[in-house]
Amino acid sequence: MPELPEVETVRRGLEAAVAGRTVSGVEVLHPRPVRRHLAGPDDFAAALSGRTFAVPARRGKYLWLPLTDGDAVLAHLGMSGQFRVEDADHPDAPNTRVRFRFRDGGPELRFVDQRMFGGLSLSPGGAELPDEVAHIGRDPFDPAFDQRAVARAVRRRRTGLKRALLDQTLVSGIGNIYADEALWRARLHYARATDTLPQSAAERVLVEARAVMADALLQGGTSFDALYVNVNGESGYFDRTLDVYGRADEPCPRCGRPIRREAFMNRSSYRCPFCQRTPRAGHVRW
DNA sequence: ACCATGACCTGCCCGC
DNA sequence: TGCGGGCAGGTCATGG
Repeated sequence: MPELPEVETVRRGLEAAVAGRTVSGVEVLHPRPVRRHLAGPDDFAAALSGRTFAVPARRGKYLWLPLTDGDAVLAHLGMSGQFRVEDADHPDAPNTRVRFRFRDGGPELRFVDQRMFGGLSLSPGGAELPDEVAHIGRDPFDPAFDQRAVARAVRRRRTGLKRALLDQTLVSGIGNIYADEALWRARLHYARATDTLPQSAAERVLVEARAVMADALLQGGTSFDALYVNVNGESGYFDRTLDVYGRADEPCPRCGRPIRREAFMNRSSYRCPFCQRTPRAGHVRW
């Protein structure tokens, strides 16, 4: 379950379920999710036996399970990845790809992924911050997140505002849903040119992105269906609280005019045509 | 260097 | 009922 609040919900579930537990065996049921482990599925499985998980960590949408010896299992959920914690006699969910068993004989950890854009790999020395994560920016929940500096970096770009919000190297954790929600809260159009955007507006949309993701986290994240669930298989409830995403033709909660769905960047964008008017020429970048 | 686009996958839903 | 197209919240490699 893709964006920051959903990934953080999973991280918390993993903290409760696997921290301090020692792996007894790993079973790779489909090679694709471990494709980034270049030594191959068998090596991945063998390398993890006997190792102990520490407290799971996250930056943006990347998640990693540090091992007590300083390495880490890096995970990305992609579009449809899930972690599930289930007793061994509990049947596998469809699309179960990797299974971790533990020495204590307690519940298994299963990686489930329908579309397999996500994956797992072993990151040597990655307990603190895996190399594979170093290229992305800090997310808005990071204590070292520098809102003013990120806003300046956004304004140095020559692109549309939503493209910048989705660029994980500038600020991580924001995806299609929360970008639209943040833009609506900040009353900005997705194609607003970043290079003519005032600093105050750039900071405002970052503040709103953080705020909407914090609200979502309180409700266990957003999910529209069974594809996005926490480690117990339960869905979050934030979809009921979304203001614009997925609400084409419904009234804007602020002004009552119908929300519009538009294609942008080969995906859907939702906006209020009144609260988030198309910028005048010279202030738009499609 | 930046920026935009397509590729990578499976499965569901809709209209014909 | 069956089939094709469109759609889905992710990133990454590759062009310009």
